Amino acid sequence: MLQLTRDGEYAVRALVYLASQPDGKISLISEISETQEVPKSYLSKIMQHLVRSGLVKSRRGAKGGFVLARPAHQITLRQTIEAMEGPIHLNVCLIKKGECHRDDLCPVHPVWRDAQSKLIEVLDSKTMADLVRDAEKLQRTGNKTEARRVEVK
Amino acid sequence: MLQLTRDGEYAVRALVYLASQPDGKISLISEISETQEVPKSYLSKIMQHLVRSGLVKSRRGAKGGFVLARPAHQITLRQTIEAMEGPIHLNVCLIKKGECHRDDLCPVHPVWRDAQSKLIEVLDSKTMADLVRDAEKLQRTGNKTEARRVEVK
DNA sequence: AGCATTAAGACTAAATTCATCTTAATTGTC
DNA sequence: GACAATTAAGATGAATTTAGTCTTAATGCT
Repeated sequence: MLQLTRDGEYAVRALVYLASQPDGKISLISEISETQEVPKSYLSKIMQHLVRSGLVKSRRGAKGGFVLARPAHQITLRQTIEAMEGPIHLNVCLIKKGECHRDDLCPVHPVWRDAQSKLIEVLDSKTMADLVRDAEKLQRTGNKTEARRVEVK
Repeated sequence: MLQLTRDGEYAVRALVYLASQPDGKISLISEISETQEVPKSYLSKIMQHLVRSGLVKSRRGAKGGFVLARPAHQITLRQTIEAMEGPIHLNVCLIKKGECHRDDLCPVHPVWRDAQSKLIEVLDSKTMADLVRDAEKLQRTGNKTEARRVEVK
């Protein structure tokens, strides 16, 4: 299906949370789980994955926890999603040259390539730092929807 | 996963094939299956689905088969894909207002909305008639890539 | 009547999704 | 050094989706 998995969604939530914390602050699984509404033991596996893919650093033992592995403005939405789901390919024919041997004659292939690059462009253009800033803005305007915000004020 | 299912891919192949046939020509499952490289009995289920969603008309019995239900330029890629997979929602939070109660405070939501509308725009802009024309062009240039075709002509 | 063909849907195997649970390993603190 | 807190690792499992096959019924031509 053309839909993000829970893995991807939860990873984004976790990273946005980490990015919103003061510099150097270590966050716990339970803390992220509660604020971001992600099942705790599921989140644990996701964090593991994010550590292995180099977006997050963990420390074991008492006073352990998780921190971003690099500044929030150097982590994009795309990187986060691909850390969980692997490279984005909107259709199997885009996985690699030759994956689909109808490639050269298939008129649909270029359309998928176009769609995919537009999607990726959007996901590349948002960093965790951007998202934290956006979240703060949303909070200041007090839970109004975008549309209403425009009309009312 | 952010990936088209086989259902969607095969439906597109079938419709492109039907669109490429002379006006009024009735096509058989076996014919579509062989030229488009789709398992025959699987294709049968897909055609059923396309009939029910109104993109294709079928006739039973001897001399029966399938025809487009309307002109090829009135069937878009998006319609074809949504006929098989249902409405496109890149993330569950886009299914409907209120699906995700974090909506108003979630900074990621607008990004998904943006990405989705760009994807849909691409899929809306290609009709089966366009694709048949593109396929003919590809065949004339003898398996060259798009990029090269642009240079040459 | 008989044959060709689609319609409908039951059935299945494999993969993916979305988790939970248990146990081991690690580390700071007392 | 013992202990408590915490993450790491991975086994396990239920539900759903995916991808496909197969069978039987219905239909329409000849």
